Amino acid sequence: MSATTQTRPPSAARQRILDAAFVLFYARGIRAVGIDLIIAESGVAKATFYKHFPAKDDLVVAYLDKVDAIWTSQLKEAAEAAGADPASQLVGLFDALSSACRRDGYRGCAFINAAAESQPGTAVHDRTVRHKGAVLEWVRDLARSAGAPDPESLARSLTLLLDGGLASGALDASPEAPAVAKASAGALVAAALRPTPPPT
Amino acid sequence: MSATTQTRPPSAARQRILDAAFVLFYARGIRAVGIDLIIAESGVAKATFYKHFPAKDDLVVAYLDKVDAIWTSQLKEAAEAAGADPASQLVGLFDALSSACRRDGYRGCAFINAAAESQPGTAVHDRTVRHKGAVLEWVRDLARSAGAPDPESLARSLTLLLDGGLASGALDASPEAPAVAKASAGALVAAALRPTPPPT
DNA sequence: GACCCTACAGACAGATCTGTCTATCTGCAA
DNA sequence: TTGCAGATAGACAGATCTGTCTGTAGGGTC
Repeated sequence: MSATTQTRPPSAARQRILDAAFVLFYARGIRAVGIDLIIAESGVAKATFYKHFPAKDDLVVAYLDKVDAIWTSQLKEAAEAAGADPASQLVGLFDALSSACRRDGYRGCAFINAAAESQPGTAVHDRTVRHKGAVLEWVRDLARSAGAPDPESLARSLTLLLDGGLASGALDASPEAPAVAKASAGALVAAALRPTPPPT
Repeated sequence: MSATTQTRPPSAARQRILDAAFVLFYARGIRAVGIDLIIAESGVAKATFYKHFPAKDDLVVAYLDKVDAIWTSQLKEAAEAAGADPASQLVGLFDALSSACRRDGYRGCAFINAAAESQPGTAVHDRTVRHKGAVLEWVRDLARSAGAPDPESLARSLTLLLDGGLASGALDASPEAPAVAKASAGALVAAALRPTPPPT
């Protein structure tokens, strides 16, 4: 953690392993992809693999780290593209969902999928929980900036919509789902920011 | 399909297999549970197992059939408990989500989880798609009965919320998520049924 | 009793998966 | 030159998983 600790150049081999895992784990599922396949696909020796990732789960966590970085940045980009108004950003972030669902080979949320294949208490499962918590926190901050009286609830309902879109986008693949999610988000944001909550 | 076709008594052995699979598949995931474990847990001979389920996937589909029957009836019960008004039923069905998330050992939606472990085009994956389609259709009919101008969109946004609650309930396990989902559903139903759609 | 259906018990084959280990090659720096 | 770090290649052990097969036992019915 200091300057004496060599800042290792990320090692081409390690990068190739991670790239192969990124594609294979997402496309086929974690348990369905064996170490041998990753090794073959990345053109790396087995010893090299286990040098960088002492166990398969270490690679899975690294894979989730990578997905987290990419997905988080896409969310933030989509939000910022909606302008400076936090309320608009809360709705605009759903454009990231549309893009994701449109992508070829879309197979749902990598974190929800990983959680489905792991047990609570494991490092992999913990990583998925941490990711969802971070997204929720980010949305909550946006909701607070937008002046929502109850940022927590608004953030939670929006992430619920987002997760629903991510999860079901893999199942029915109907292109209108993300648009409906965005429209619903707009309605929820408007309702939450409306000065007087409607009775009944 | 006729009276001549014997209506087989469901066979105690088959039932035990299915019961064991129901518990094990949901709790640990499909790929993580081997045939040997199911056999041991259900106290059945291997030959008996393969007589009833020629391949593991056949058991997985039967497992999903069972989950479908249970979950569908819970949804309908919750909806009917909200009274005769379709609009109330659209919101009331979210009580099934609360009950599900509260259940011990809750691990998310069995269908989303199964989809995460299967490939598009397989019988297992098709079964999950069929389930989600059936739920969507049921909600759409309710929305139509409630007089929604666009039943399809309302149904989709509600199932998005539902799926989000099911998926993320397994991750953060925060007890307020189902309540937020229900409240959001109420807001969306109210907005959809409001005679004059708000400008802006 | 003879027959048959269902189930039990468990060995077995063949594949696959994780992780270890040995041996070799290459490039760089002292 | 010598030494070392990182990589390659691939055999190997040990576990596990799916599916097949043989053999046996009980419980009905003709």
